[in-house]
Amino acid sequence: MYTIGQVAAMFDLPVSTIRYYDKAGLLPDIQRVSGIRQFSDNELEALRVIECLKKSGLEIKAIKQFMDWNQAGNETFGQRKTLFEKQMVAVEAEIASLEKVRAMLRYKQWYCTEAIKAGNEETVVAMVPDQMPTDIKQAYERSHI
Amino acid sequence: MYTIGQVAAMFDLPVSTIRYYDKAGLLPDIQRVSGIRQFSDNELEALRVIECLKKSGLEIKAIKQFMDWNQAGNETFGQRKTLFEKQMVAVEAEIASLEKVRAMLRYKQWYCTEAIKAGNEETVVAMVPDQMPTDIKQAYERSHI
DNA sequence: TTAATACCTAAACCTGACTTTAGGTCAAGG
DNA sequence: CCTTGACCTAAAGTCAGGTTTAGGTATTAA
Repeated sequence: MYTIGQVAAMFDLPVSTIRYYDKAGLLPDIQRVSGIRQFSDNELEALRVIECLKKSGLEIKAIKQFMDWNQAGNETFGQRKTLFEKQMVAVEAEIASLEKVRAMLRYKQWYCTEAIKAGNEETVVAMVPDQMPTDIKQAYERSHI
Repeated sequence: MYTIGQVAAMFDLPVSTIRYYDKAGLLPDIQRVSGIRQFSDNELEALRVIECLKKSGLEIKAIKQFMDWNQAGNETFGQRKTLFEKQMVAVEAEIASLEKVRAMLRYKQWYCTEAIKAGNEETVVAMVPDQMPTDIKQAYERSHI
């Protein structure tokens, strides 16, 4: 059993954020002893799932919905599974999108490096896209389609 | 040359968002003909960079700063390059983080599937972590460290 | 000629996710 | 005893990033 302060340190979250999650219904099973929250393994796993679902793009109220399904028991495993599948698709799309962003940054980095070398931009502009190194050309194409 | 409506369609952005970006100073070179914005290749590339920097985690005012560097000319290629490098690091961290999220979702998906098969949760809980398939065990470990 | 459509501005409004504030309880140490 | 620190609540405040509204101009199609 942990206090809110200990959990805040573990997850590197402000105490106020954890209270906010609790108030939003994201920690439905949490016990209290004379008003003070007692965090068990159950709550630690809940916080892990909250962070995961949040990063996958879900908003707080959708996470609350998920917690309601958790509370409801065996009947809702289908819905929970569907949610995880949906968020999996979202996360893979997000990763793909960030890989495109990475390609653009790679191209832009090269561009700046060349402009610094040349002392001007025109020389570099003249190299785009046919006189670019192969890897940069690929990055350029990935980010400009 | 394109109108704001055409550009909005190209980038799948609301017209109001593009006006908001312009007002924030993110399209410093944009020309107007009797008050109406004229989007050239220059602005299309600016919008591509805006989307890229936004997705990399930069806020609007930092993008505005970047556009100021663009305006300033050759002196600022160093700063721009440094920014691209910083955002590259941020994007790679974000991808790594999303890969962890993906692992958690994978584990949770398996968990729900098994719970549906078994008709109860206890059977599945008893399998964690030693009786899980290898790939799920790996996903579990990636998401629980 | 008038009606629809696309453009424009300034300013108010909205939303989500926190964060801060103000006021209070309780246990331990000096 | 009293002060420090960790906990608590309700409610107000904040911030980014838009979006909506209200009011106006200009061109085109019927």
